[in-house]
Amino acid sequence: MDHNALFQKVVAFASSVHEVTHEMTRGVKNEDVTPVQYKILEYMMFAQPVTPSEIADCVDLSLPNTSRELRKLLEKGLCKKAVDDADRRRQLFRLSPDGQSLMGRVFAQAQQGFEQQIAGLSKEELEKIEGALELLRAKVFK
Amino acid sequence: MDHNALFQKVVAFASSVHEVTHEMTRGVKNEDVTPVQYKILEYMMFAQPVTPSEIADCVDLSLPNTSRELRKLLEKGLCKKAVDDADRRRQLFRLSPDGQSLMGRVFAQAQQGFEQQIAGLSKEELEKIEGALELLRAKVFK
DNA sequence: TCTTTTCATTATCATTTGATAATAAAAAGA
DNA sequence: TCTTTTTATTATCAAATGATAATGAAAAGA
Repeated sequence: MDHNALFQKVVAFASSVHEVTHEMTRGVKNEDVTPVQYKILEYMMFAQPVTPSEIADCVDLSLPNTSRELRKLLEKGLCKKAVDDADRRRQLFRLSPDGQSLMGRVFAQAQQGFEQQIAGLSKEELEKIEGALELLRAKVFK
Repeated sequence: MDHNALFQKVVAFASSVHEVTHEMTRGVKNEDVTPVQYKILEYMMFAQPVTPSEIADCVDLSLPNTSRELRKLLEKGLCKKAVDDADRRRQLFRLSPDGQSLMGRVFAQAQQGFEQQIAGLSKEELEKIEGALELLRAKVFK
C-alpha cells in the first residue's frame, strides 16, 4: 500500500463522512436557521459562554458578519447575551433555552440515524470502532 | 462504552474531519472558483462524463442552478460539453485540460499536507490506518 | 401522428454570505 | 491625563446561492 493509494482512500473516506453528516443534520432545514447560524449554535453548544471574537475565529467568519448573525440569533431568541464584568468590552453569548432545545432536537435526530447504523453490532465491534476513531483522529485528522 | 458516549466521539471525529479537509482544500481559494463550482469539479473528477441531472442529484443542487454553474465553468474553460448521441437531450460534461490541471494542483497540495501527517509512520501503522478507514466506512459512515 | 414526459436552459427574484469602512466604548499603556 | 489598542457594532455593497416560472427540444408512449 503506497502513500498515493492511501491518500485516495482518505479522500474517499472524507467524502463519505461529509455525505453522512450532511444527511444527519438534514433536520436543520426544518428549523428557521441558516447554515452559518447553525455552525455558530453548534460551536456555542461545546464552548459556553463565547465572545464574538472567539466565534469569528473558530467559525471562520469576519467579526462584523459574526455580529450580524448573532443579532439575528438573538432576534430569534436562540441565544442570550451578557457583558463580561471583568472586561466590559467583551460580550458573552450562550444558548437560550430555545436554542438548547433546538440543538437537542437536531442531535437527537442525528443520534437516531447513528443508532440505526450500529444496530446489531456486537460489543467487540463497537470497541473496534472506537479504536478506529481514535487512531484516525490521532494519526490522520490532526 | 455506551452508545451515547460513542455517538459523542463520532460527532467530534466528524468535526475533525471537516476541519482538516477544509484546511486541505484551502488552496481552492486562490483559484477563481466558488465552493459550489468546486464541488461540481470534484464530482466530475470521479465520474466522467456526467449529465446536468446527475450533477444536480449528487451535488444537491436544483437543475436550473446546476445549469447556471455549468455555464460559468464552461466560460472559465474548466469543463467541456458534448451532446449524447444515444439521447440527444442529454449533455455530457467532462473536465477540460485546464480543469484537470486545476484539480490536480488542489489535490497535490492536499496530498502534501497528508504526507506531512503520516511522515515517519511505519508500514504496520499505515496498514492499521487503512483498516480503520475501511471499518468506519463500512460500519458507521454508510 | 399526436400527446406526454424527460432533460436542459434561460430568466428572475429573494436570501445568504463575504468584504470593507466608519463608529463607539472600554481597556491598556505612555 | 492623553493616546493607542482592543472589542464590538452598524451600515453598505458585492457576490454567491436557492427557488421558481417559462421555454424548447428530443424521446417515449398512446
